[in-house]
Amino acid sequence: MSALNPEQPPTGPTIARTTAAQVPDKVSLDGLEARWDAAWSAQGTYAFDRTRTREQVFSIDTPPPTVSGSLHVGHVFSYTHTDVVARFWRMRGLEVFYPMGWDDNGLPTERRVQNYFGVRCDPSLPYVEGYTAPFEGAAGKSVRAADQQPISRRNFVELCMRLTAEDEQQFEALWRHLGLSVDWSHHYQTIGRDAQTVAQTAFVRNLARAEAYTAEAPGLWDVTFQTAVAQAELEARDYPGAFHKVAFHRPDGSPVYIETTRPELLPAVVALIAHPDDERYQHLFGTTVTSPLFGVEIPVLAHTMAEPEKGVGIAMCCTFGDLTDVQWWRELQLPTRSVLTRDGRLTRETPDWITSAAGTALFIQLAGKTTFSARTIVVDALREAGDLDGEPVATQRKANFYERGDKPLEIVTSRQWYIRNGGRDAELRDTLLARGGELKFHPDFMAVRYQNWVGGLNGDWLVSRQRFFGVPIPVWYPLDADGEPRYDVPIAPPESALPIDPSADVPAGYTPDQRGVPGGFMGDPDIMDTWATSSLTPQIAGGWLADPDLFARVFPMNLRPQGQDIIRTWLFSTVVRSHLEHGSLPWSDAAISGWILDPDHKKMSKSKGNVVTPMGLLEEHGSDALRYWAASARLGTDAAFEIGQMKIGRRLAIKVLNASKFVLAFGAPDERAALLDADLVTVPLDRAMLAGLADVVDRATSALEQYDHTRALELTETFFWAFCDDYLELVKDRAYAGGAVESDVSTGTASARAALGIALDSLLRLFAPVLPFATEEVWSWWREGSVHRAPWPTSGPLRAAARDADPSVVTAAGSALAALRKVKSRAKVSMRTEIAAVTLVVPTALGPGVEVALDDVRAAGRVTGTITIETAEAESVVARDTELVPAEPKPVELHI
RNA sequence: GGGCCUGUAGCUCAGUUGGUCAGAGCGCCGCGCUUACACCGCGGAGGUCGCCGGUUCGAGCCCGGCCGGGCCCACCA
Repeated sequence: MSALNPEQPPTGPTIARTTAAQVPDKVSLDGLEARWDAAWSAQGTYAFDRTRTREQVFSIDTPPPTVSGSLHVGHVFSYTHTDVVARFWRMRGLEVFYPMGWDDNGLPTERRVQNYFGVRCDPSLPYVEGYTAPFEGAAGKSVRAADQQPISRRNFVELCMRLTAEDEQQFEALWRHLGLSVDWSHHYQTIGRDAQTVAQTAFVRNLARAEAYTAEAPGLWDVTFQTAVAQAELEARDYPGAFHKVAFHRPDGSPVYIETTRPELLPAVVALIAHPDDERYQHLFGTTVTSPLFGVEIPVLAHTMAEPEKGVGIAMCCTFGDLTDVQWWRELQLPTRSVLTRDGRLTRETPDWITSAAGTALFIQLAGKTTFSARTIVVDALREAGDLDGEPVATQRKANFYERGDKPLEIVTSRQWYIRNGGRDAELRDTLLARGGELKFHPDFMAVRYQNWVGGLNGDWLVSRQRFFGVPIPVWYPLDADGEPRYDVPIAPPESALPIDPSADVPAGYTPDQRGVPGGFMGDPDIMDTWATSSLTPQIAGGWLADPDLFARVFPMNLRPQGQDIIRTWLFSTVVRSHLEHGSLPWSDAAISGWILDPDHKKMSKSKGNVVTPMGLLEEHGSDALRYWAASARLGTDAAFEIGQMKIGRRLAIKVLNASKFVLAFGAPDERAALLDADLVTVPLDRAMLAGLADVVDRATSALEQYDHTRALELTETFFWAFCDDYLELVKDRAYAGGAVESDVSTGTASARAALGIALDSLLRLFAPVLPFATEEVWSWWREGSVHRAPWPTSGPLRAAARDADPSVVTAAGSALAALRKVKSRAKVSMRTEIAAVTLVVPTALGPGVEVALDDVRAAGRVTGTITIETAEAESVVARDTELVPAEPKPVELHI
């Protein structure tokens, strides 16, 4: 195949002794991040080569982090996963398209700006040139909401832009420090002009194809932010409430009891509803009752959604207390009697369906009250009227909240824009389910979340928001002779005019003075939901409109990395947009990262206040160390925040530096004359080591191809530690023998040196995606260019040098060495202590390996006398009858 | 109520199609300054693989049930 497996150039571990490597006397991780970030930047190491064709490109739809504060270690975690993937495929020879974006539009930024500058947006105000905010920074936080200075939308947006620009600089600095191999010339903002153009163009096309539509309907509404909220942004939370048993009255005065947690909605009641099969209420169906206090006559109806087990089995249907009410209202064609307004208070005017004197008098008390105080008033009145049976019974119920809000959502009728997503159309839903089925999730079980969500949609995608800092809905409405907007014939701008702001720009055929006057026009006042823009990140990043040539080279993209919590939002909405616009998936693969849990196993999030900011960690432990920690966790699995794991990563990175220093002390192999150097590897132990490494290369490569970076790292790391602890020790003497003059050394010495160089070359490449700084540092000691643009290692050249050797020879020799070490450790003597004589009891299977590497075992174990070998059935080598040579007394250093 | 994930040494986790699978690292204990590394090295102790059944010659690994942890959806009378 294939796009992802281009032919590798015939390079590999290559070696020819030349000059000495430029190895520092003292190696260190300190300062590598700043040095290499600058070098990569200057050399364009990660610059995307846009001359490549789609088949030669690996494109990544980067998650744009929300710019409303600071990044935390969870970001470091998941973004490292992506970077490992990017680096792997880059080394595999694909040109990696890896842009970075900032999600800076939307509510989080609005709130941050309000708190930072002590202002709030009032779209009715005019723009002020050269505006200066009353506060800045911490001072703005102390300003009460009521005292925030009202400013125009344009001034507000300017402040948003200013603050996000500052945040984004800090974000970029952090990502650079972490070593993300992003091409920083390709970055975008979701509030940026390009993003607005893309978002509005896509919307206008959705509109033209009737995929977007406007409708007035009851919907979930956040009374704090005073905006409509989409299904995907809901969060069910526990909320205290109370059941109130309330009496309605039949014409003869007899009571019919219902239970409700929302007694303040009694003035909005439109029916009582019970299950059609519920025998208790058969005699009531078709009759009417009157509501207590307000005396409104309402029907008793049957509907299968009523559950006999709940409460007393008969419910009061209000417009609107919950989504079931909406369904009853729609299906039973009930009247609309809304009493809740958009600010969460009861309407100020007494509704016309309340006609009784007592009802009117009571409603005047309720007018303008919040639901909470209205409830108290209604309950007191019910109690007084004798229509409250018993006292309210406290209960803990689930209520829907906007995920960023802190008051339960109400249901308010409003006009909104929707994009069809299968929520009301079985055929489209099945199509989108099938689209999701084409997507390769990593790990694969995450696909279930997509299927569950799409299968459970109960409405189309609500995209309009009554907010300020976002992409405007790009339409106007004609005003009729009465000045009323004609929502059925929205005026869309031509694509060439985009982006537009309908509150400032004027539609074709109108003049500015016709705004807001009968026969004129009005702009849609709303903005698009954040997801309506970020669902287009592949198009924004890939240059869909601005750079079609680029777009053709990167789209559909290869990879969407993201968190599991936004499969229902970001992932799904992106699939929807791509399906509607391009008839394809936006990417072939989705890599889903888990969460970071704090040491108490709680999800780490800003709202919980348990976040750890990354820069301090990066500076203390080093970027490679944090990357190691992140790369140690599998995709889709939550991971603990563990300092210990970072320390291990740091140790590994330092080990890479030191082991490399050792290997390169024997001369700097260069990339020429590969065959010649491979031929130098003649000693069985050396060949066995390379054979083992070849296996590691194959398995690690396969793991990375399957998005299993954890296994690749583990395989490489395990090999590397054995390489350091056993192989290096075994060949150390042989490698040192004969001095530095290359031509004079024995074949054994030449073999060790060649094998060490070959192994180091492959090991550095294997580690490069996870430890970009340490590996690049070493690479710079002996090679031209960047390790991150070097080809990914292949096993072929290693096997050629290994000549079919058996990797277990290294294991056998290592086991023999361990046995000798154990003797010394037990005797509490230095590892340098010489052994005059020893018998090694060797497992049958390891016998040949020990025999063939005996000289190296002898040297590494400091055995000066005879080694007797016996075979036995066992798992590892055991040393016995050992004669240790007593150490000579240490010379005492005299300090004068 | 439906669904997904998960429960292996004190801690964090590997254990790929059931047959040396009882592992690694950290931590802990002991030892050692060995011309790559004391930001190090060497050695050691530690677990009836959540529980109960079943399939099998054989099960952390497969099946059923139970218990515990996490998450998503539904449930707002």
